[in-house]
Amino acid sequence: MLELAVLGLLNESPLHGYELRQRLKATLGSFRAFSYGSLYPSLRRMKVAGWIVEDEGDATIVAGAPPLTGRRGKVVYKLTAEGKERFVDLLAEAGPSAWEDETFGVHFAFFGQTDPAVRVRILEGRRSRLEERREGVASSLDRTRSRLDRYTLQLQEHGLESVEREVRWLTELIETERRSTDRPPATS
Amino acid sequence: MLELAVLGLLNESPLHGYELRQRLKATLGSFRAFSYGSLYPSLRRMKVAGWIVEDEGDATIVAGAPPLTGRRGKVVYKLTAEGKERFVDLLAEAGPSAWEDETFGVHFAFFGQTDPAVRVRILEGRRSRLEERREGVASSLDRTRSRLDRYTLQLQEHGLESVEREVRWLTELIETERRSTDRPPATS
DNA sequence: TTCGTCATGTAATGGGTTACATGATTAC
DNA sequence: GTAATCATGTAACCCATTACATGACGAA
Repeated sequence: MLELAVLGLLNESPLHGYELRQRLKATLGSFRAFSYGSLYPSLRRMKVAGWIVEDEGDATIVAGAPPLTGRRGKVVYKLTAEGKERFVDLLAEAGPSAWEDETFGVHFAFFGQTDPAVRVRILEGRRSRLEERREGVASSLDRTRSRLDRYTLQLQEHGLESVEREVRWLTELIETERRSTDRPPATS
Repeated sequence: MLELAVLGLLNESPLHGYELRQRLKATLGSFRAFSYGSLYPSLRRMKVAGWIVEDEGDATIVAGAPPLTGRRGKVVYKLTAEGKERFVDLLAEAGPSAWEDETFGVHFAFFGQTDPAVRVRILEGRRSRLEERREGVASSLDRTRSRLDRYTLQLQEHGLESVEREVRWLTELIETERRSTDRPPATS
């Protein structure tokens, strides 16, 4: 999750932790926020795994002059070849893990770098996931409507409408995807 | 979270674990689902804390006849006086914890048993929480719109609309609450 | 010189999930 | 008698959060 998001952002440009977190907020918007307490350990793990390295060239030390103390400045990370490979792999897997509530937003955010066929599969997976949920809520609502108090009812109905709204959104996106796949994008 | 939900349901009627989980699904709808792996341990903890007890009277054993083996049947729980007290306390606290994403739905589901003044505070808390988020997303969107690709933009806008929609919903609910508080409910 | 914000990191904790293991009850 | 579903529970793990600790750097 965090891992995919970090790989995705670093794939666009090298960044340091603090910056990464802000980009994360800006990219994922209202969907998810990560704290430093998860970001930094994650970066360490990814570094150990060999997917990212500290980026020299953004000269942390101009000539070794300022900090004789063990260096404490920005640590800019960039993707390694393995990291890019890993990112591509993660983007390519269009399994259920890509359309769950917590993950879908992150996958979607990197659709620009995702294969068109995979995009459609994920959108459809997400949609049928939500349709299942809608059925569950709707039928449970039908069965129990009369016994529910005002507030529980409100909650159910608002939930149902939210799900339906997202289904409509997905349907539009899927149609758009199909149109641009059938006759390839008007790049001519 | 789970705790509040369990107390709330058991406050309505005694239930056993399995039943509890289904009620949880029916009550919280699309907002949250809990697995047995969290439910049963939670029940154990609540029992140890003295908030719930196993309910005899729903005679697990008719006359001690069927299971000489260490008993393995339904375990029906009911609230103790302490449990009710705990529930009332949890319902009364109208702090930030009541209007975060994960918790709000559960609090809302038990609004029928919540003090009207507390209801309004929680609705307002939730609303201003979302308004903050809306501002954050909207301004970040204004600043970065041009640099965002198609998909990131779609995601941001859909997120923004979702937030705005929930704000409108809350505003309606708050108005309804106010109307029925100003001139007390038409129970006459 | 001190305040805000940029910047990195750790430790303790939390609140769940998945997968597994087991057994009772019901319907066919 | 066997499959489905009701029913209870544990162990291992996961993925994050909060709170804390530290320090650099620029602006007032």
